[in-house]
Amino acid sequence: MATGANITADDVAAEAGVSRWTVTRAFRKDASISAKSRAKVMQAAERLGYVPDLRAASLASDRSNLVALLVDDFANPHKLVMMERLTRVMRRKGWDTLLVNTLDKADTGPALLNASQRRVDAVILIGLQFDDDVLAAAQHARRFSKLIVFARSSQKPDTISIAVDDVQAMRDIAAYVDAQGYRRPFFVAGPRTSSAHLLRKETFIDYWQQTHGLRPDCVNVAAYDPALSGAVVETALKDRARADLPDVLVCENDALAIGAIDTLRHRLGLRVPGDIAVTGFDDIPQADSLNYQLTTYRQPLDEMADYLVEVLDSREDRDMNRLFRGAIVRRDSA
Amino acid sequence: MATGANITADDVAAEAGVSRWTVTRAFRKDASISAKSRAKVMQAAERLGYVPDLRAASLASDRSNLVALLVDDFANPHKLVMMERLTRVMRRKGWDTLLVNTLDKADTGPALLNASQRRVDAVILIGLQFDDDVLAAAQHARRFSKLIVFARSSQKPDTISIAVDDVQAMRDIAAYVDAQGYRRPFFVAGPRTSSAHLLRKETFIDYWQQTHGLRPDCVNVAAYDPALSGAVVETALKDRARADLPDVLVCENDALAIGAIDTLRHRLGLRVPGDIAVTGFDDIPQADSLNYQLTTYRQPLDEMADYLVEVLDSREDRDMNRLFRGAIVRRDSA
DNA sequence: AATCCATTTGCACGCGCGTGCAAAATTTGC
DNA sequence: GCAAATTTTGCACGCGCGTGCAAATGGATT
Repeated sequence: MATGANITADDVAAEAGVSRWTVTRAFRKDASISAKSRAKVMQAAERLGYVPDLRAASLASDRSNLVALLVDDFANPHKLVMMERLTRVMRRKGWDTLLVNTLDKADTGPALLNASQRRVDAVILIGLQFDDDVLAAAQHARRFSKLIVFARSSQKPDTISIAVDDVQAMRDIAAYVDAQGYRRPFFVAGPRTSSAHLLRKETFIDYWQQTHGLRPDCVNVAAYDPALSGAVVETALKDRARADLPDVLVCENDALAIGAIDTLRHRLGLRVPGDIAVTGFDDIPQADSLNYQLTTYRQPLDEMADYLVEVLDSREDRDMNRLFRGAIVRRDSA
Repeated sequence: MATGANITADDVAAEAGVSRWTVTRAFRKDASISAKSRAKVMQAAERLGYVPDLRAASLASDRSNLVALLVDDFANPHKLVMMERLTRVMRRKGWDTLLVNTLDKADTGPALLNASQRRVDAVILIGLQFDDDVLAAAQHARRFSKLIVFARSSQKPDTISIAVDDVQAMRDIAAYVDAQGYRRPFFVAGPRTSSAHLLRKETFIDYWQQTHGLRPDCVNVAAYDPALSGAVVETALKDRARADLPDVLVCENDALAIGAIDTLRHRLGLRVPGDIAVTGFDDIPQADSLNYQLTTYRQPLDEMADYLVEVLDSREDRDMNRLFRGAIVRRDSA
């Protein structure tokens, strides 16, 4: 099954007639080694089925090239997209990914501990439950030098945030909604625990208040889960008279928007966008489906992932926060 | 930032006034150690911020408690569900997950190599591109003892398959469709490369041929991607006269089914289930949404994940293949 | 042919922890 | 209170590779 026992660099060295260090060099991209030595080594390695042991390498060099990805919010389809992009870019650049499912809110600490034990070089957070106090508590046993919050802005010190500019983005959306002539917006927000949602919600509300002098209705959903979102929206709207209904639901993200659309159509008997328009955020694959054609906002995920790798490679320690600018994706839903 | 420099077990031992080996024992569940020694050690560790180094432990013990999860098929929402279940169960049992995005078909070998370098204890395949020849070629540099194909049956030797019984499942579906009175089924299959789809498709076709003496129409989609599925279904059905249309689309999985439903409704102007019924497979979250209410088949994922952990823990080497039985989830779409 | 410079190769030591067994400490039985 | 049974503790060696520098090799120049 496994090729022989444990073939080490020493074995390959003997087979190739060179020293072990030459073997090591042959396996590094940027090492100074003659072409023919490398060829000899590679052939010997191939013959023996040698595979370098990254555990030992990491132990000796104190760099693991491993990154922990902490995820909690598996109900949001956007997570799948993010995971794909991140792992793709990172793997191309030589970074491996340790996927840690943060089971529940109290599990953030243990999850970070888990990552520490593997001596990852960095931890990337793409969930939502990471309130600042939980993080602070978890800093304790921290054995990695970089804590990166991806696709979510964070003001926490010792933390690098790579995200879209929520304020800018939400202003764009608000302006678009405004320009389309909608006048009775209704904001569907995510869990209160997450700090990003505050930014989006407040930005929208502020905009509307300044522009039209009134505060839009608002509702909170306990998770970025379409089903939950639908339930909350139904409760909020079902008893309203037709004239009291909003003319557009501005949703904090696509997961919420999709749940809302389903409820509007199938529970409340309304047409989208005929009776009520809907906007989202993220541009998940479903947003482009025939059924939803959701007007939403696309984050420049590729750029953000590229920058993430830059951060990983960098030796710097501060001021690496960065905000990106995305763009509205205009479809039929609003 | 990181707590001090590298605190090792030696440091903790000194602090606690015991030997390093007592420290080691304190951190293992099943070690023979007195309660008060453990308490002393734990307090010292806490004071110093000590976190055991799993790289070193793994190197010394030749067990990594790390499992590589190879995924390629990120367009299928079901993958998110599987990843959540697997990582949840595995983490609870002390197994960490290395997520490897198999970038494309030719990348299977390099991806396996990647896992080998981390000396994972096992590799779990939950993608679809793993044809037997690619796998065979990749066996070469194999440094892990277990290759597990999850949620897909495989006859390959040296491979452990944990999956639902496709034949049984598809017979159940066929019988259901039959019993509901549908008479002009149309099968929507996934990529030809995957071996599981053959089983489902052939089982359905065989059933229909034996029961009704005729071979249902059939179409292949190049990936488990709703958008692609929709396109293929549209091409296949758009020129048919109303009377020639099938009365039920039996889809190899939910991703295909959802794409099909969208196309039926929004391109072909048909009602689902009014004009054409649809069945899926997997019971992804969307299947339960108001919009789809998809009749589908649920795999017992939790049971399967539990068994997976059993396999990981086991020292056995053969005959660990296992088929599970799921159940039809009956909703409105058929 | 002698010299110099650039390139290539070799190596001692340490990274942090597990394994298996023997010695020491503690408990039990009477 | 003593011997035997049991639990608890200590340790030498090795897991496989990187680091940084010194020695050696090869090629180019005069």
